[in-house]
Amino acid sequence: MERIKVNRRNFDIAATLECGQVFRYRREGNGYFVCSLGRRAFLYYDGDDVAIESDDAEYFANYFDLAADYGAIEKTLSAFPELRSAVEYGKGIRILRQDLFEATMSFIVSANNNIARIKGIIERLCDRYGTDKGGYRAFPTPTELARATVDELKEIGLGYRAEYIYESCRDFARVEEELRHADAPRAHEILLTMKGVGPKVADCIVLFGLHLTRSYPVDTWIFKASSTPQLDTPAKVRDYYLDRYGEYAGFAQQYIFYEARSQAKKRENT
DNA sequence: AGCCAGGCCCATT
DNA sequence: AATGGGCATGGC
Repeated sequence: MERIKVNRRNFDIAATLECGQVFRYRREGNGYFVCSLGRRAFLYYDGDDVAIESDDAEYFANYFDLAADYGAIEKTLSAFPELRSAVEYGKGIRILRQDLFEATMSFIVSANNNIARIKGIIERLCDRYGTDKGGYRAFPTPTELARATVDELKEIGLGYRAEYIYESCRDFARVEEELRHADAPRAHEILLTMKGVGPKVADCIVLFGLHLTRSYPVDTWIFKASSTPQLDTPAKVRDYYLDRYGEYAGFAQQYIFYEARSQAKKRENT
């Protein structure tokens, strides 16, 4: 077992994991378990630090984007008046460097779906098709997932997305290599050729699976938070903010999403 | 009970 | 290129 420690100043564990970018995490005891591909880490606060325990410290140092200076990113974003409150609210969020295949499948599942249910579906995908790592299961590889029939996928709860997963899983090899060398606009364009991937899901895959931050996923929350009489379609919101935030767009979007969704949940509980 | 969820597909225009 | 209806499932 290896342990990394980083100062907690720029790493809020709960915000990072619960901001909707990732689905394979579970709160337990004084921390969180996180799975990525076939690896698992346990995160908790230890004094002024975040401790990350795993059997592959190097992998998770990259996964949690520890080389990046999120203090500087937040400072840059805070120069935009409309972002100040969201950045303050979501301070310590980090954009994870997730696996491309896992992110692709996960965000196809996410379309017109809610996070609680997405988590359950992905967990069942892993339980059923991923290899046993002793105590947890890896996210299935494309080959493993290709063993699933459409009917089995429906049993897991995928509904009409079962066909999308079935096809895109088989289609992944066609696009993988080019995706890994593409810039954000090109990657977005390639992803749109996959079944079940539209503009929003493509942006999520670009951002979370390729870590290309010139990306601006517009879902219902973002649209509700930022549509105006001028910006009256998701495409217009996307274009406007991609231009405005440039390579910081993906970060900006994540803070806005987290704040908008958290506030809505809070209102429900009162 | 009914609305909604990190939207997309496809037919129509 | 743009628009709109239809859509499995289950959380809340």
